Amino acid sequence: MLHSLRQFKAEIFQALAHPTRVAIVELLREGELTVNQLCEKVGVEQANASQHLAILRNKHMVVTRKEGNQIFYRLRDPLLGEILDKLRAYFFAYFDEAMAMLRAEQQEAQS
Amino acid sequence: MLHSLRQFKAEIFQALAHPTRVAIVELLREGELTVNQLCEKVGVEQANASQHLAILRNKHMVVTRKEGNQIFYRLRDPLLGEILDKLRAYFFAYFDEAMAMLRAEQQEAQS
DNA sequence: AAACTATATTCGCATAATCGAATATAGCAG
DNA sequence: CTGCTATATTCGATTATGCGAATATAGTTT
Repeated sequence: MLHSLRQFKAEIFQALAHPTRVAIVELLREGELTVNQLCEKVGVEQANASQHLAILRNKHMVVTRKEGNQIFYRLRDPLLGEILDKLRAYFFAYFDEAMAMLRAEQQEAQS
Repeated sequence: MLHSLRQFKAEIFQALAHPTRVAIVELLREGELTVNQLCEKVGVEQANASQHLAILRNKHMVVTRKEGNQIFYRLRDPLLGEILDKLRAYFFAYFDEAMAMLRAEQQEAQS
């Protein structure tokens, strides 16, 4: 049970462990969107968005509704969005350090 | 800014995206622990624990205190633990489905 | 200094994640 | 049925992650 819970948490975190998927979840907090709308707003190729959506879908973090030939995505539970708020607060609580961290990683990514 | 924030969130999630690291964070909510204590409680090799701790340390999610020849780890901010509570609630809100998800993944991992 | 304990780092390998390109499916319009 | 649009899946190459084993560092004890 304990292990299942930890495994579950880790998998949800893994699903959120990409800026594109964070963006998708953020956008879906406002209401449902089609794949195309998500592509535009996030600024990513259709195929790529679809792959990221598949990851969120497989974890049941988003649910879909089909209307005509398009598919609307929405967040399964607002709780998932609230987690982002927590991290937002955390980010600003340690703002300078957090920014420094991101810059440092960019540095070493280039070198 | 928006992108930095998303990048930051994704990196924190990535750092939490492993059951061992989830376990470490859970344990540190209760107070500081040495590496050895963490190894025992989590049930993992010393070198492995050290690698996971390095990941949390690099993201400044844990901080350390040296005393003699041992090092105590503690959580940087209780907010990180609260995120786990959110996911705990989420897990139980969809318990049957969540368990089914874990089982399904175990299946396909073996086959 | 030598031996011992606690912790960290490096290395090599196996597995998984990401992306763009190409292809597939499904609904709709003519 | 044909073509068109929306979405999903597969493929192949590249990069990242996780592990155990070995090695390194730092503090402690003798």
